[in-house]
Amino acid sequence: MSVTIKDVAKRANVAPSTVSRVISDSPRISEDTKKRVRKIMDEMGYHLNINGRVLVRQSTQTIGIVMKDSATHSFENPFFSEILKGISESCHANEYSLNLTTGESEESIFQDVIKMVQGKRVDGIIVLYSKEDDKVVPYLMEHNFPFVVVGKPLYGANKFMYVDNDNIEASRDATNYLIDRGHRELGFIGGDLKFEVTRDRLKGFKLAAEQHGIEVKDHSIKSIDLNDTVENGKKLVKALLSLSKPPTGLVITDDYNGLTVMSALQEENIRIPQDVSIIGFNNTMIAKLANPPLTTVDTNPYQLGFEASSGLIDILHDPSKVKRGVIIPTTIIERDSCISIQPMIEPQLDVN
Amino acid sequence: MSVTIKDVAKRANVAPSTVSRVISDSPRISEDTKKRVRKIMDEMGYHLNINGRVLVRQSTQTIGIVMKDSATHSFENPFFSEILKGISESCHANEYSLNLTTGESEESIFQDVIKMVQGKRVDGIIVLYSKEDDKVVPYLMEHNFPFVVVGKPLYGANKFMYVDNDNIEASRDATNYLIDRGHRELGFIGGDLKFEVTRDRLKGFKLAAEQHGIEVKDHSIKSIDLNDTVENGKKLVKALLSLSKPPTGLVITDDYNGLTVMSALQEENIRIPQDVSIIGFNNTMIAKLANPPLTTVDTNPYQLGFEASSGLIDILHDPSKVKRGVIIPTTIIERDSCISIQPMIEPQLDVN
DNA sequence: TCTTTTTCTGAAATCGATTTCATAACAATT
DNA sequence: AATTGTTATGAAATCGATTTCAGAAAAAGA
Repeated sequence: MSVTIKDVAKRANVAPSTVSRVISDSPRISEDTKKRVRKIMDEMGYHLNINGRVLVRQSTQTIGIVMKDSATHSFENPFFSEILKGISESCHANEYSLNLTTGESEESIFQDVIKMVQGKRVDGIIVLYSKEDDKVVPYLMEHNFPFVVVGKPLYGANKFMYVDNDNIEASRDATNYLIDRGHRELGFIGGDLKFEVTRDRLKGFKLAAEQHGIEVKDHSIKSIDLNDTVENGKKLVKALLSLSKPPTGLVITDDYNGLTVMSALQEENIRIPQDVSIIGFNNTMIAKLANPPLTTVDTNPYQLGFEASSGLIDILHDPSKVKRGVIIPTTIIERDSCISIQPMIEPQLDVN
Repeated sequence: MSVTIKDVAKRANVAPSTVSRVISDSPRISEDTKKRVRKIMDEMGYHLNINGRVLVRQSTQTIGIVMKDSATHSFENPFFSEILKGISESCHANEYSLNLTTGESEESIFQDVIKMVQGKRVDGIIVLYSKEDDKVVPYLMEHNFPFVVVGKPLYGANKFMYVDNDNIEASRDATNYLIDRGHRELGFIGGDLKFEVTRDRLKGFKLAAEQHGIEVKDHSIKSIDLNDTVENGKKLVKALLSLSKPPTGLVITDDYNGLTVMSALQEENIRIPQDVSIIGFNNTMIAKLANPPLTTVDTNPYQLGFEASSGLIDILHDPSKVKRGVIIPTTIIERDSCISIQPMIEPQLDVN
């Protein structure tokens, strides 16, 4: 058995309460006593058992993380790793621990969340996605459990905190980046449309096209199924290439998908950027290391995570302080996957 | 306040102990009572508070994970994500939770470990590396705390469980792969030599070279500092190219470093595989998505994680069952970053 | 010197479960 | 009918801390 507060108390000839107060450095204990007790704690090799404290304080000082497909798929994408990095760093600074859901299916993740909440395993939760028909957020709201979403709230926008990019704008910028470089045949490749990010980025894409009078046909809007990216990437690329006017510019909502598509294109001997320009999202390390290096929208995933975590911790410390939404700015990082082209000259009637 | 076991007990007209027994489905409670109590638990919305249980059971059902540079750098590398995936899945199957260290420096990670152990926050620990001068493993041994190392033990090999590849063999295979394809000028690029993986892989590399009578000069053995990979990659590549006989085949101990080197080489207009063949390690998704796709040694990181976690959980369930070491097999995954070359013909005296 | 205030510490209750030990009620055995 | 054995449940202690409330001792004020 390890040394407890009582053992220390006995040896120091004080009450357990005194030892407890020494631990939390209460001003109500004299310096003399503190010194004496601390010395004995050292001698006896005393260490606080966190579980005792948790029980009475009703606070675990840990934050739960909910990933979309949890470990199974999320970890594949460096974007999530970056977010986790941000969260981890903020947690560390505030002396919080991290607890990950380990479920694989949507349902088992939901069960993990219930356990976290009802079992009082964590003080608050960060949800790393925003998705249609998702049960997690409604559940957390219903139970009035502190949480922060990384992504755009689908409803109850003013009822909880979220951290997000302005994805519509970001995607519009990305699309304009291609348009400005002469591209008129545009394609959009996104993830599952159930996720709000994908929708927003599609919106931005369409918006930009519209404003420039560019028609975007439905068949140049594709989505990649993350469960089987490589195969899907190939199929999708073939479909895109078989169009009468294949796109010369591709907006792809994630670097990881970007690489998948690049590799499928290259297999078809399509050169990047000479034949097709590509712009990705997130600016993860894979964008930097790709060949050619990928031009991408930096969404600052680290920052997203950091703000989410800090925001949640703020809320935990003072529940009245509810920050509604934090928008992290985005910037386009120019690398080598985009090229300027001569736009096809539209046949024009002589006006004069 | 939430519903406790006492509330349920009162309402059901039984003792708290009975409710507790119903929760753990003890055979000592009659089916009738069980049914009745369960119904009331449902009605009242009772949920087990894990913290109460933790305190008396002295077991948290959670596993702590120690990463080498913790979140800050480890997450950058998909290799760790893969391991985490394996761990996560095994934990889920066994109803364990995961707790990550959040420290950034070696020292603060060590502090995290102390907190985990002494604060009894976790039941066991998985250390994701094996490193010279590391304080974590000795600490865990000294305190007789259950743990598993992913990597090769530096000492006390028979005293704790570890999961590893046979890195010497794996690296020898990789090197032979190049040698078999005619490469005679070989280079080795590894991470920090303080890590046992790097050393082993270097050993294997040297072994293979030796056996084929290939001389390996010290200046074609390099290491990449993970803190600043891109810049270091460039420097290192320049140094390698300026050798009188620059290597035609490169063994690189990690896909991530492999990509870094590839991108530096390509910047110098060195073609892969035509000018330089590269073989990496780990077979993470970035190897698959690289351009050209990277030939690599599959170390089965998922498996490494899964076995580590399952092994630890075994030990937790039955401390006498100490599996010493688990070696996960490796295989070379052939892709497009290696090519056969005509070895330079050594000037030979006519023997006849 | 006596009262009041302040400073420091202790006793005991509490957090929410588990578990040991005891016992009532009933069945089985002789 | 008396004894033994089962079965089902309860009372109370316990895990390791925190915290409220109270009280002793010392300092300050009258």
